[in-house]
Parts: sequence; C-alpha cells; structure tokens
Amino acid sequence: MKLPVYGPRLRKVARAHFGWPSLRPGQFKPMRAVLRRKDALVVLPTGAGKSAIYQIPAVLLPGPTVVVSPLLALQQDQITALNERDDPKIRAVRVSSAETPREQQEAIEELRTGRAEFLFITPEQLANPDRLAEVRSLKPGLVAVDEAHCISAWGHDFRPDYLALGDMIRELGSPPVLALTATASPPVRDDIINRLRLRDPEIHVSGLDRRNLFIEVAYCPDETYRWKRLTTLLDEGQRPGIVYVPTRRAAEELAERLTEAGYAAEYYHGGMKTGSREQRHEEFTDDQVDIMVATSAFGMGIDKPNIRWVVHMALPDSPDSYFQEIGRAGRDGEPGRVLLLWRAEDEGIQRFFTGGGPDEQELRGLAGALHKGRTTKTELQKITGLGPRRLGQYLALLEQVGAVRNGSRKLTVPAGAPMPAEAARAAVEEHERQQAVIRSRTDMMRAFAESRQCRTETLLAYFGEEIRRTCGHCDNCADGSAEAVNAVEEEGPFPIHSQVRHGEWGTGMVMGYEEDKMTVLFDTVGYKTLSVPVVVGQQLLAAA
DNA sequence: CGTCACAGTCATAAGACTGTGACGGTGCTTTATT
Repeated sequence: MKLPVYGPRLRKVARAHFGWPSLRPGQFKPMRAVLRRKDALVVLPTGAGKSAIYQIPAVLLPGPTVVVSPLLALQQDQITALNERDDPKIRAVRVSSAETPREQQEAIEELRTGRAEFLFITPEQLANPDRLAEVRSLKPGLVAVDEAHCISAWGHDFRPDYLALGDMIRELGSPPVLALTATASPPVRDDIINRLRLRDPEIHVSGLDRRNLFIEVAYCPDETYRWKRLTTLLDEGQRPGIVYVPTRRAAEELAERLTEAGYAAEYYHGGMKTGSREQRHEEFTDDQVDIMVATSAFGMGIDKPNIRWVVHMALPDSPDSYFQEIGRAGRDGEPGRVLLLWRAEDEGIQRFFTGGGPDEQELRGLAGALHKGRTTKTELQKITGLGPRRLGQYLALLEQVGAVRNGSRKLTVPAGAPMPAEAARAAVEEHERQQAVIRSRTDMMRAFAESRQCRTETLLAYFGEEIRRTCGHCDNCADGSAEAVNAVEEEGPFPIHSQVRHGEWGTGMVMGYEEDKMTVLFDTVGYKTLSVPVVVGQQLLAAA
C-alpha cells in the first residue's frame, strides 16, 4: 500500500498562499494528521507557528474551516493577517456580536459560495441552535479550536459554553478537530480531549524548553525587597517587558509608582473600557509603551516578538498560567529574562479565587426542575432564580454526574439519571474534586518557587516531559544548586509516568522525583508531593 | 486568605493600636436607553 506524501503539497501551499518559505519543526506532523482527517491535540509555544497548522491544511481540505477562538480582539488580529494577503483561498470572515445581522449574513454567504475559507467564531455563538444549524449547512471540513486550554481554564465556571463545544462540533457533522494551545499539563490535556470528545487523537507536544529564556525566582520577605528586585531589573535597561500583578488595583498603583520613580509604565486589566484596552495593547505592540503592568487579562493575542523580560509580582495560580505568561518573552529567539518575585502571602488571593462552592440546596432545586421537564435555560432561570453564570456552572456540574444532557436545542434528562437529591450530592462532590485539583496546582506553583532543582526540569516534569540534563539557563543551574541536587538524586521506586495506586487517593501518575520527594498526579486529588522514604517504608504506593 | 480603608479607643496629648467590613481575575452576549 502506498501512503500519500504530504510534505511537498504542504510546503507548496505554505509558499504560494502564505508566503512562508519553509515549515518549522513541530508543524509538519500535526498537519499530516489533519490531512488524514484525524483529530489532534497540539501543544506548541506561542510564536512557533501554531496557526499555520490549521491554516495550511485548510486550503487543501474541502469545505470551509471553523476556527473557534476565545477573544474577539484576537480573532480580529488573525483575520487581518489572513486578509492582508488578499487571496480568496485564505480569506477569513467572522460572525460575532461585533457584526450587524446583515454583516453576519454576508459572511455566511461568502463562506457558502467559496469566497472565504475561514469562519472565526466564539463558543457562545455556536451555543445558539440557529447559528449552529447555519454553520452546519456550510459543511465545514475542519474545526480548529485555538487556545484550547480555555476549555479547562474557563469552561467549568467562567464561560460554560466552552464545555459544550464537543457536542456542538458533533452537530456540525463531526469534521476532524484540531485543538491548539501553548500550554497543557496532563490533566488539562485530558480535559480538552474528553470535553471536545476527540476520537483517538494524535498528541503532539514540542518546544517546551525555551532555551533563550533565563528563568529566575526570588523569595521576597517583604514588599520593599520585591520593589528593589523589580527596579534592579529595570535598571539594567532592557525594554520592553511585562510586569504581572494579581489585581487590577495593583496594576494601576504599580504603574503609577514606577512612572513616578522614573520608569515610564502603563497598566492594563480587564476592567478598562474596550477602547482604552485596544489602545494600550496597540501602544505596547508599537513600542510606544516600554513597561506594561498588567493582570492576566494581558496575554492571549499578544503577538510581539521582542519582549525582553517578564516579571511576576506574585505567585501565579498554577504552573500552567506561569508557563503561558513567561512564554511571551523572547519569541524572536533573542535572550529574554523571566523573574518570579514571590511571598508566601501571595497564595491568599489564589485560595480566594478557588473558593466559593456550589449550594447543594440550589443544585437540588435545579435538578428537581429538570426532572419535572423544564428544559430551557430561560425557564430554569425563572423557576430557580439563579443568575445565568451560576446556572451555567450548575448545569455543567449536573451534566458531569449524568443528571442532564446538553443537547443543541434543549436540555434533556437521560434515562437512568440520578434523582435530584442524589444528583445534587454527586455534583457537590464533583465540584470538590475539581477544586482539589486546582488547589494542588497552586501547591505545585509554590513548590516550583521553593525548589532548588533545575527550573526547566521541574516545569517540564509538571507538563509530563523529561529533559536529558539540567537546562543551564535558570538560577539554580547557574549557582550550582541544581547540580548538587541532581548528584544525590537516585532512581525512584516507581518509573516516571508509571501508574500507581494510593490507599486513600486512588490511582495516579508518577510525574517526577526531586531530592527525597516524589510528585504524583492523582485522578481525584490532583498533584501531591510525597516523601520517598515514607512511600517505601510504609508501602504507601503500589504499581497499578 | 490577605490587604486596605476607616472608625473608634486610649487619654497629659498626639499618634499608635485594634476591630470591622469590603474587596479581590479571566469575556462572551443581548438589550434598553441616551
């Protein structure tokens, strides 16, 4: 049997339609998967050409390509970039709240008649059954889910329509699905695969070791010291850079304090008006603003190659967020610095953000209403008095315990669904399980900060990857502590990535060893760090 | 969980302490009103 050869065709499209002279490492294999109509999950750092992975095969596959993307501003930039080439084979349109109904119809018509190839859309748009049917009628040949980690990060509470994306894609006629993200630890990958209902997906992970970034972490006993470390870095004169802070208020205050101290800085956060957000973003892109003090809102869609440093003025909520944020430095391949300035108190706000559990009584009321045949969200909102956000969160939880199914038009209670009281109890339990995993990520973030091991090794182990030797581009490697730690490291009792079982916590995967400790990712309680001598002495773990 | 602003207390007075309560991230959408 002769296998088709894709390389030359892909390269030809890259040249002819996009003007790219060659493909980059990490791009070819997932493109091939797409052309074979296989589902794939691609984890590739920003700037390594993720978009090309769906854009090039899209030209070769019949039918338009649906690009699910979380932010309208991000969509706009990508559309502009595609349409600059003025090529109908790669023309992009959008359907969103930013277009008038007339413009929306025009966009759909362009796709239907082959005058456009890409449809950029949000999960919220697809959640509308009429919209979904309209997109289905276009017979899309490929669905690309950009920034796919949003499914896991936002789907469970913030933007619940993300969770139903898998069902919506099925309704579109089950075209091949390509999920793309810059960071995804193993539980996030599982979440993406399960939620999108990917079928036996190919998983491609590459480029996690960013060799041009020098990774540094400093414990700060107080705010004075934190400020001093920040200004020391700024005095070294590299520009531009981003300072991440945990709150909107901190963003405004720090930008002002820096400016007064002679370091001209601006701020950015999600509470600003859309217009000023766009303006600040643009000023930073155009090198008019050298120092941007921002919350996590400043991130996705920053397509800037020359960011020289990223400083964190607090512990991020997880290594996932941290990796995503430091990944914005040095995308041009030139040296970049990343510095984490942390205090133990920083964890407080993360604990607060992960707090706030669901109310079992409310869940029970909702499950009861569903049971009595109330099946539209408007109806349920009226009866239960729940806000749209809370209702979405509750429905997602109830769906996960099998008490409801989210069809394209209405919600249904499947045969054999648990009774309301049981459903509510199970939903609370499911929520607690999710919270445990989220909290364990914060624990791992702190463990990373406190570690004396090679930073890259620790980060990559978290993402389920190994490196051959210490990285040589972090503080611990530079001062020799990583080497000293490695020298005493011994072979652990269980192989890395092997499955183990714990009496109380159930099954999990061995992620790595550090000094006399080991990290295990448990299915129900998340990441746990255990003492190897205790594990061995008390036989806490067994191979599973 | 931690921070901050603010009020109240102490009592030579003024500033220093303590208690209390509010607040804290991420974005889509739709609709009514200027």
